[in-house]
Amino acid sequence: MLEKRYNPKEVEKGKYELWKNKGYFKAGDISKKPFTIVIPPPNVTGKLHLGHAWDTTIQDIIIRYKKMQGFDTLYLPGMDHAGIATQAKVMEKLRKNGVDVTKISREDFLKTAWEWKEEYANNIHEQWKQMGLALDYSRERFTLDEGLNFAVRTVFVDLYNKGLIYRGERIINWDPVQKTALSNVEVIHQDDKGYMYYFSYPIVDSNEKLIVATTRPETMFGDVCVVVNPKDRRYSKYVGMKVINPANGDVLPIIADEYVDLSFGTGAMKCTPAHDPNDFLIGEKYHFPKPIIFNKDATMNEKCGVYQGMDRFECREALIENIKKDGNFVKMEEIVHPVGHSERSNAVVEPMLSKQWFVKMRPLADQALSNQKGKNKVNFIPPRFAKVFSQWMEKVDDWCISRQLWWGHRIPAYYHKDSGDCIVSIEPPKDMENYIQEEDVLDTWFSSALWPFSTLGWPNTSSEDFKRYFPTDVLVTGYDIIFFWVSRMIFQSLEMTKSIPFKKVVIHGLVRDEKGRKMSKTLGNGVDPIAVIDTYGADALRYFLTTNSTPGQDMRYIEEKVVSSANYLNKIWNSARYVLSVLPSDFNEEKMVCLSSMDHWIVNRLEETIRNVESNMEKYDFNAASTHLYNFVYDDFCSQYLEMSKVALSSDDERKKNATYHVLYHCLKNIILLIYPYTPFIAEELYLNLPKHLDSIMLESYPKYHPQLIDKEHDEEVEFLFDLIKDVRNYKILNKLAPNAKLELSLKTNKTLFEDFNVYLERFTFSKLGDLQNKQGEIKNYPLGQMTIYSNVDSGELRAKLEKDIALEENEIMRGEKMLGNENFLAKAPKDKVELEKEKLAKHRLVLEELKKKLASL
RNA sequence: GGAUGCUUAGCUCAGUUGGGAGAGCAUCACCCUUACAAGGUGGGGGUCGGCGGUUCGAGCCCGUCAGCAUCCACCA
Repeated sequence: MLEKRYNPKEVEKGKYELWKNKGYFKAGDISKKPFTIVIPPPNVTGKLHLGHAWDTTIQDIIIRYKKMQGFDTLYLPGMDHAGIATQAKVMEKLRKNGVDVTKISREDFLKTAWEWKEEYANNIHEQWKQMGLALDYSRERFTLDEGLNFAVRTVFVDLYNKGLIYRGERIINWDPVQKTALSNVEVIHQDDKGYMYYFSYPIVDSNEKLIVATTRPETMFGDVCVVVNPKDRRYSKYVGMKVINPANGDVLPIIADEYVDLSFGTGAMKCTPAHDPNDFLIGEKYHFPKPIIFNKDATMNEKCGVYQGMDRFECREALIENIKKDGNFVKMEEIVHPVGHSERSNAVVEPMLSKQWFVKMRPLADQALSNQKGKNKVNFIPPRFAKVFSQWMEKVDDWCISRQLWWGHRIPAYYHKDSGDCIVSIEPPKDMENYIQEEDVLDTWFSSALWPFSTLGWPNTSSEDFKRYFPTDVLVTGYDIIFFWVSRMIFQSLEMTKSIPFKKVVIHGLVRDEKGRKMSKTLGNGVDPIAVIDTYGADALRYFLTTNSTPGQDMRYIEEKVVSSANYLNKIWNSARYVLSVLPSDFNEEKMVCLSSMDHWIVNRLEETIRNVESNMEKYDFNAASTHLYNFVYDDFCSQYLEMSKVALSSDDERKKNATYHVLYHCLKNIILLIYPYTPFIAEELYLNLPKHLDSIMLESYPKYHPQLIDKEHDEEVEFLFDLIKDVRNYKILNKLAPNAKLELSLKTNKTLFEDFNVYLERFTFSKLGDLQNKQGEIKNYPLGQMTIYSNVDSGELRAKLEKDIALEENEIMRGEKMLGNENFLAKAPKDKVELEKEKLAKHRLVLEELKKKLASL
């Protein structure tokens, strides 16, 4: 017997272990068609947040749904080593433990990092368990494990040999806190307040000056020239002359290049080739040297004279003061301009010339773009995200993949100790004693990019898993990592496996707080999914997360909605409790026979619901799918059929009762099965309480639409009955009568109503049917007939009510007449529509007549 | 400077080929009716951001304007 109230803690207890131990999460039934989702591997840096909960719940719903549809589903788990983020956290931990991290060896650091990984992996496993994810743990992977490392080396060497990976000196984004290079997507541009400084540069052999503007005066130590536009009449006379750099007295040539924008700043631009990407190009073009002026921590280096050792921003201030003293300061203006920050450390990123490893993107991007135009493209859901992807691919720069870190895949390049020659190979050279391996590791996303195939055994293309489960079917992820991850998986997969990595990408948004703000540590507005589960249960959280937004749209976390999700589950719980309590102890599920009109009606509604749920599940529109089920559960099943069933069950007719048992059971079972992918715990609990069941709901099939079960012959009469009941209830409330007040009714209809129609009507209106021809009453009209409610309400109120109804009817008639009086409408609208409007108009006219008669008789 | 999304009830949001706008929460009235008071029954509340267009008919399609949000972008 079920408890009176749904208790998620009790319901969820032990179920996950059971599923897992029984092997229900394991893929490998080769008699079925495979269906694969790989989890986006979470970072081993901390706890999972609501965004993960949302993401994985969508995946789990799809997996559980597909499994019930008879697929051999593989939901592959794994985690990401998250290079920079994890290294920072491990370093911090070491520092807290009193370790001098500047002296620690690579090996010692890595040992601590692996311990960290174990600890956090455990946390994540616990969270996956609480969320109820149907993950096949026998196939779990880690981006830094042996097999994935082999895949990474294989890809690296292959791309290198094809000329798609190269080592070169270019301007990269330098994070002076983490002391590593970053890729472009790891730099966040935000609008910061700053200043535009104007300095005068004295012209050599002249009394004139050139005024140059800059936002970063400290880079003046790296300047090699001043550039003006050749079309700029203000400055053309100076081209070829020289100026004095007010920062250090260097003599710099004035050159002309089209790049300079006449209208920006003063039209004269200082050029720092080692610390600005555009200046770098000019430096290359005119063969200037490219002096680097920063140390790795963004302090000033030996090229900066007295400023050596100063932090870049201190140097800026000091330098400005000195320029002021020298009389070369012109002015400064406050401006707001985009400044690059490191995604991880938030430090202001310094563009810096550096020797790094790069992936040559153009050929790979073009391949991905042309693939999107073909038949085997990756389908984005919603489709607009395909555009986001292709626009990025169209203008992507080369990808800087080397990182000056320890935690990651070490680049498989080896330098000869004497000659310096570089060998790139999967395995180290045989005479390794003569070589030194590249110190740098790869960008974390380099290994993540291989995830859909490296986890399935690639590069061993004859691996059973790779052959069977690749390409994967669906990838679910947030729009915020399309560039980081989705796009890179696509081009790497196309290049390495000659196939797309997944057929579909289901994109969702971000979870925000109730005010619509992004959840962040600094705001302290993050919500811990485990805390939510603790209070409301995993099912309520899962249901909330997947039924409160449209695909691709952001969502707000609103606790009341989690509460109402839990209330909905309680509703289902209680409806189950009712059904199970009325079923006879020897109930045995058989074919539904001898159905009453009422029984047919609910079965019809259920079939429609199944059809709608199915079609929306196929579109990954979980909000729409669940809304259909919700309406069925509340309005059709609980509010109507379940109440009505009490009539049949209280009769003496065994045939009627038996039909009702079967229909109740049929509906309940289908509700449980339909909602199961969303809320597996409660569904399993209720399922196991059914009189007849398999060992687990996970072994069941998902309900299918069976049009042959539909019989709508008496649906209209059933709806008629509901209308009558509703109107009597409404009448009582309007007339301040108690809900159970006894009234007398009469009913006129020219249709033979289904058996027990009057019994239902009397019972649910607490009223008595009779012939009230000689009494005064309120008349109500319906398509199938007319009801009169005997009334002793005073005539004033009745008159007001009638007048209101008349106004409403007149309004309807006006609308109809206007529409039908429009010749264009008659000519162009579909015939059905015109007929419908004609019928409606006739009906309203009839009703109006009745109402007027009634009013006159008062 | 490009691109995208959003603007619908007091709040948070749905609205699937264009044919009289819905949910949750809130609110009002009545009810502890034997599945559920974290409930039930019934009600109130919306010129669907503004303007213009297409159409017999527009929340939905087109144009335009405004506001909000996000992403991309090297303007010193």
